[in-house]
Amino acid sequence: MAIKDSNTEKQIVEAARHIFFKEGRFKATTQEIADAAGVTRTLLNYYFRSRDVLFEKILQDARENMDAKLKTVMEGSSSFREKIEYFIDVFIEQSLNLPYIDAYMISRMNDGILNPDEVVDKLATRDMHTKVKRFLKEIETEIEKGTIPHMTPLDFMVNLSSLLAYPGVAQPMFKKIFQMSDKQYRQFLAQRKAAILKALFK
Amino acid sequence: MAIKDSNTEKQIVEAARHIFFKEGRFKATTQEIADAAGVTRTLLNYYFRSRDVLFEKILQDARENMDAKLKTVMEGSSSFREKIEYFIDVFIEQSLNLPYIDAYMISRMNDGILNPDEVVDKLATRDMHTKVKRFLKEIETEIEKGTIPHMTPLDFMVNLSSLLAYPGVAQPMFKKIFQMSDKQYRQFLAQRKAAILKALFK
DNA sequence: TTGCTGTTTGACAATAATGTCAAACATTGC
DNA sequence: GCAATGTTTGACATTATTGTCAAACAGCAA
Repeated sequence: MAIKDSNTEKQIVEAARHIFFKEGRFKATTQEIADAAGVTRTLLNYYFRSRDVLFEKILQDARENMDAKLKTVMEGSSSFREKIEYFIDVFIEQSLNLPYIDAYMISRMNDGILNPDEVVDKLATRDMHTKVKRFLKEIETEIEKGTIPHMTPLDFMVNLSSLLAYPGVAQPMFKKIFQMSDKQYRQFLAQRKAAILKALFK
Repeated sequence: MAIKDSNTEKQIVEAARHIFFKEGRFKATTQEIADAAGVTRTLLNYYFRSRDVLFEKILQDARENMDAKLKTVMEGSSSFREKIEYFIDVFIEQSLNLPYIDAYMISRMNDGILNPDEVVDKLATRDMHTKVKRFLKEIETEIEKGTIPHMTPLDFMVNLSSLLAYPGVAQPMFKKIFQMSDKQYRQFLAQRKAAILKALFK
């Protein structure tokens, strides 16, 4: 059999990942992706059945990558605060590396192309619900201990998510409002950890 | 001349507003909008030149509405904390009334249909930049006073925006994760004010 | 060389959505 | 009634994009 000597497939994946999740151009056509990869459009259909399948692959890769990073520490025996700090670190890193992943999920959920169930299934691990419940319990304990302000565990979790995700999601807007360059905004994101912690803990 | 006795135009606007910003189905076709309004598709083009123009109108209405509400108090002489509280109130009300407006801006920014400049121009008032600067100054004063945690004014502003906008933007996701009905989520949003304040102030 | 398998190409078909247009219709003023 | 103006309709043209397919091509094995 003829060996696949050229790395066409990888070139396509890389180009797509870059365009979609680094540049945030979700509407990019298969033609644009093919051009960026330096191949003909038909090859996208040859290696992946459709545009959607290509997406799936990239998305799954990103999710698995993040999952792996989080799993180790989240289930470890470190303190609540340590866990949150690590969580923030991982999330900020993701925001810097693939800034538009979250924005994509949001967009697609609202487009109706993916319904929320599918989105959640895609970005969540199987046993998400039990994990969420366990996490909410932990938060409750912390509130009793007095390390975080008194509020419902749900509010705390939503606050945490918001503080982490929105600066990435609304990146283009903030850049314009604050008249920041790409580089400046990345620096801004990179230093947010302290401000996030101050918003979360007493 | 024949008087426009039927309110076709209004019906279209209402249907579009509902589908786009209450249901969040941004991809809805002109046909769907026409159906919802109970008119033929061609009438969308008759009353508004194109689908985009229709969007513009609705978006502008929403913006002007919110602007009006904010302007009065923001420029008044109330305290910083009072201003923020009012800001939160208005924003939450908007989240309940037209929950998908922000998600739309985000989506469209990233779709590349609107570039960030246009988006910001659309949702911002003319003199936004001076207002932003004035607001950042106010934040700085508050930090010196010690009413809010020590961080850059930018961080504070981004925290504020995130805590307000993200729960609306990511609404479909949160509903699924927390297994909440529409009504339950609305109730959750309605009670968030205290939790937001606790995250912002010392 | 010949044949096999995987790869690449260009042309084509299918689909989905938007916007246009001429003609039909309705309402009002005269 | 009948012009005149605004409204509504259905058919059509246009455009953009995706996916398919048969044929050409390249490398390896016998």
